[in-house]
Amino acid sequence: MPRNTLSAELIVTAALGLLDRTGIEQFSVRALAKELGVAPMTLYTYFRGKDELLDAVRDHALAAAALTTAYGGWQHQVRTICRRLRGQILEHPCLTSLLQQRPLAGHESAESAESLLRALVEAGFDVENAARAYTTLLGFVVGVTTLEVRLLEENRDPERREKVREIMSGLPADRYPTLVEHTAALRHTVGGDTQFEFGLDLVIAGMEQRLILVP
Amino acid sequence: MPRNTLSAELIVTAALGLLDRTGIEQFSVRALAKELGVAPMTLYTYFRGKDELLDAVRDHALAAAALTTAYGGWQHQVRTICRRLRGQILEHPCLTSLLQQRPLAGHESAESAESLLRALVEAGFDVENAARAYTTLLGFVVGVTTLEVRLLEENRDPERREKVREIMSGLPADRYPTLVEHTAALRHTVGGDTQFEFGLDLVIAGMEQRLILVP
DNA sequence: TCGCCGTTCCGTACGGCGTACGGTACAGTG
DNA sequence: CACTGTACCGTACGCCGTACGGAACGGCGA
Repeated sequence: MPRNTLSAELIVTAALGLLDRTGIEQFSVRALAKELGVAPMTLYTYFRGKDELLDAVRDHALAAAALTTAYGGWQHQVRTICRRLRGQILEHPCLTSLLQQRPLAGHESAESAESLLRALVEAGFDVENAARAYTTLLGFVVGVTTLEVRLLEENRDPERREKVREIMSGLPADRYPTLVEHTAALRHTVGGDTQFEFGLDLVIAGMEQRLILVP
Repeated sequence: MPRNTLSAELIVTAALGLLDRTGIEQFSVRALAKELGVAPMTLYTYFRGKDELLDAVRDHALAAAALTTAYGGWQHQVRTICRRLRGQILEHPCLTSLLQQRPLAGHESAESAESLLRALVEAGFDVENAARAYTTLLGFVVGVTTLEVRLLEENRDPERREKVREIMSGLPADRYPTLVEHTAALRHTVGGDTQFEFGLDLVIAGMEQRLILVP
């Protein structure tokens, strides 16, 4: 058997691909090893355990969202960074699961965090409010994009799709008139760039106003 | 052995408690059965499988966030509903995991969704934009509250806490000046009512402005 | 060249998981 | 009292993560 054909980076890349294809529920060290044509325990030469491997995958996938620089006024910078983060999550849907159980911290996300915070300070937020605005943006981006990814998955699987349609159409119109009326809109407008930009506009407009009111 | 001491509701309640205590990773049908003093397979009399059980838990936990009515102007209504959703997630942290992999749909969340949508329509949004505003709010609330829950967990576990502190203090100050300066603020202000209200203010202020601009 | 050693890879094994299947024993009906 | 449906359970199978000890290879000093 050949030697030294493996590396931590190669394993992480393969894991990222497998995770994106199968979802985190189905992902297993054994499956990854099989994909790499290697015995399961071999992977433990490079990682202490599954958790450490998943952390590495998250870092790897997130690193690609780092910027060289964001240009323009602070609003434009904030938009750019948020769009990049969302783009990376859409490209690697497994990031929704990885981010949600592994608090992002450390080098991999430092580049984005630095840029985003700098833009907010430049906008005029003091230390405390910049941190709050940062958290708000991060929560918004991850939250909305997660909804988006779930909806995409749902629409891909015909069985799940039918099940949801069934539940929706089973709602009593007299009890939930607004909801029933908006069902189609909710299923069609959620997801997509327009939805995301709508929300981003709201948050940034809110920031602008707050900066005027509380200078 | 006694009979008929079990019920779907009892199982769901116990599962919710166990999930909150141990987290979704550690949760297992076998552990739940042990807690209920029953053989694992017994639970399959009430649920088709683990997935169906978890769906029921999500529905149960979410149902408690439903309102009778939200009063006041649309802003106040929106605030009330969002606060309730956040409150319920904080009370049952496992909801972060459950919501993220199981798209919420159906009766359990219909009450909240109806109220929230009605408030948005009342505010003046047309069908399409009400749906977008709804998604924005939902994503924001779930996203930010998830960050909050993770931070709380992290602060509870001394080992994890130390690890994060280590990573943070290891960041080169010349490369990430803004981030390093804000480290303390990020760890202290994230989470808590003030953080949440800050973000909610931003989003709602953004909505108000948009309604003025696009009537 | 040979012997040694660190690294890489693997076979086996253990305990735990979800759950299919085939029971068993009770409650309620006739 | 027999009969039937339901609630419960014991066993077993195929997965999982991974601890452990060993094998094979590359490189290095002698």
